[in-house]
Amino acid sequence: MPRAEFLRQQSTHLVLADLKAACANCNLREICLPAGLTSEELDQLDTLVEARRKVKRGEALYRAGEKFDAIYAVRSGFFKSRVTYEDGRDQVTGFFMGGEIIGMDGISQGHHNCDTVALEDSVVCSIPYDHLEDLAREVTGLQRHFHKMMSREIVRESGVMMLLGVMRAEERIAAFLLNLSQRFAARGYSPLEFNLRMTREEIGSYLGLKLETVSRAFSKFHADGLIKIDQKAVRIVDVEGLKNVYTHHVS
Amino acid sequence: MPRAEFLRQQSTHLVLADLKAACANCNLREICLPAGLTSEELDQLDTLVEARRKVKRGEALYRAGEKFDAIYAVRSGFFKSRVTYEDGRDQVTGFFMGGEIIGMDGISQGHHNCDTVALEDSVVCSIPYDHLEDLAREVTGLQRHFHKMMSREIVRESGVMMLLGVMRAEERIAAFLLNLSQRFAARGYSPLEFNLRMTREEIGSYLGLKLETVSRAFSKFHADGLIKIDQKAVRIVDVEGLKNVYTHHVS
DNA sequence: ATGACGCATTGACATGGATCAAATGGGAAG
DNA sequence: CTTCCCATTTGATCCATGTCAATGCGTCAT
Repeated sequence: MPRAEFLRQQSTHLVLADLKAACANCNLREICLPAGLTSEELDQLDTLVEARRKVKRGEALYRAGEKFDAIYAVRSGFFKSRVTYEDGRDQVTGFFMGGEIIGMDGISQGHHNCDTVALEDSVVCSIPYDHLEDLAREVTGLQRHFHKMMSREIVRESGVMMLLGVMRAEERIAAFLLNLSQRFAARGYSPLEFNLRMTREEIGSYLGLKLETVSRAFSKFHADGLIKIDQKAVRIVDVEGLKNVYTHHVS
Repeated sequence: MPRAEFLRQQSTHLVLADLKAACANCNLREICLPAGLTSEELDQLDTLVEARRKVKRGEALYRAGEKFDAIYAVRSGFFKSRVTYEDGRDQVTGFFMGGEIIGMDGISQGHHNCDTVALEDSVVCSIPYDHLEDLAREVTGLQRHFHKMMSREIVRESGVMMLLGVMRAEERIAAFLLNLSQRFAARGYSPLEFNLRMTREEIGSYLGLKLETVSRAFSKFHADGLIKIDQKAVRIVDVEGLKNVYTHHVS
C-alpha cells in the first residue's frame, strides 16, 4: 500500500483552512499552471486564482451545457471527464490528478461540453478565464505556459485516439497502467505501487472496452507476473514486460 | 459532381502569383484565424502571416520530430495528420480543409508529434508562432480567437474518442460522412454532394476500422438508399436516415 | 452480526469486424 | 491508346471482444 502517497494527500487536505490559494507555496507548482514562471510572475498569478473549491466524491465540478467561466487546476484528489451522447451512451474522456488543468474544452463555445466528476474528495483552484486572458497578455511566461497546457491536452487526446484506434485490449490496458505510473511518478508518488481511483467500468469506458475485458486483462497480467492487483491496489512488478505488451506487437 | 466547388478551388490557385497573404481579402476569413476581428485587427494579422506555401499532393507540410515554429492555416486543398507509433503502426488523427488550423500539437513540446500530409495539391498560410504570441498579447480579439481554435481542436478530438470508443462501424462511418458534409456546407460547398479526398484505408485508419469494413458500410448505405457512392464521389440522399444510423442506436 | 448493494471475477457462448483471398475497375504514365 | 498498379469491392472464414450469467467479496447502514 502506498504509504507515502497517503500521507502526502492528507497534508494537502490539512492546509485547507486557508481557502485562498498560493501558487508560490503549492507543492504542485512545478507541474501546474505556474510552471516556469519567475517569482514575480508567480505573485501576479496568485491574484488570479480566486478560490479553492472542494468537490466531494461523486459530485460534479461542472456539467455539460453549463456556462464556462473558469478553468480549474486540480489541487488534490482525482477527477474523470465524461461526454454523454444524445442517445444516452457515454464515454470517459480523461482522468485528472493533481496539477492538471481541467475545463479547457469550454473555451471554444462558452459552455462546457463534458461532465467532470470527482472520483474522491478533491480540491481545485478556480481560475476565472477572463482574468486569465487579461493576465496572459501581460505575463509572457503565463501566456506561453497556458498555450502549452492546451497543446498538451491536444497531444494527450491524440494519444488516446491511438489507443482506441489501433491497440488491442491488453495493449490499451498496459499503456493505461504505465501512463498512470508516470503521472504518479511526476508527482513524487511511487510509480510502481498505487491505488486505482476508478472502477473497472470507468477504465473500460475510457479505453473503449467492457469492464469484463478490463478485469480479464488485469487477471492475465497478474498471472503472467507483470503486475499484482488486488481490487484497486496495483503493484507493477515488471515494467519492461508491461511495455512489451504494446511495443512488441505481432500482427 | 460538385462543380461550384471545383471552380472555387481553381480560383484560389490562380491568385497565387501574389505569395503574400491578405487575410482581409481571403474568402475563408469568417472561419479561419481572423474570424471576429475588426478590420484594423485584420491589418495587424496580415503583418503576421508571412507567406503562403504550396504543398503538393503526397508531400508533408511537416513531420513528427521536426522543430515547431509555425502553425498553418489551410488556404486551399486537403490534409491528413498521422501519428506513427514506435512499432510502425500508425493512425490518421484528423483531416483538415480550408480555414482550419494545423500544427497546434507542436506548441507543447516545441516539436511536431505527427506528420501532416497533403491529400491534394494544397496551399497553406504560415503563421510564425512567436509572432503570433506577440501579437496575441496586443490584439485581444486574436488572443481570444486563437484560444478558441485550440479549444475547438480539443473538443474535436474528444468527439473522435467518442466515435472510436463507443460507436460501431456503421455508426462511425455515418457520423464521418455527416461531419464532412457540415464542414463543406460551412465553406459554401454543397453539403450533399462532394468528393472524398482520402482513400478507404485512410478513412478506416481515422475511424479505427479496416478498409474492407469501410467499403462494406458504404455499399450497405448505398443499398439502403442513404447515399450514392461511386469511388470517391459521394451524394447524400437521406440525411435523416444517415443520422438515424447512430442516434437511434439499439443496444 | 446481518443484509443489501455495488464492484469484481470468471465461465460459456455469440458476434461484429478482422483477416485472407480473389476479381474488378479506374487513373496515371508512357 | 495501352499498360500497369493501386484502390475498391465482395465473399468466406476466424477470432477478439462483447454479452449474458453466476458467484464472490467488501463496505455501509441497520
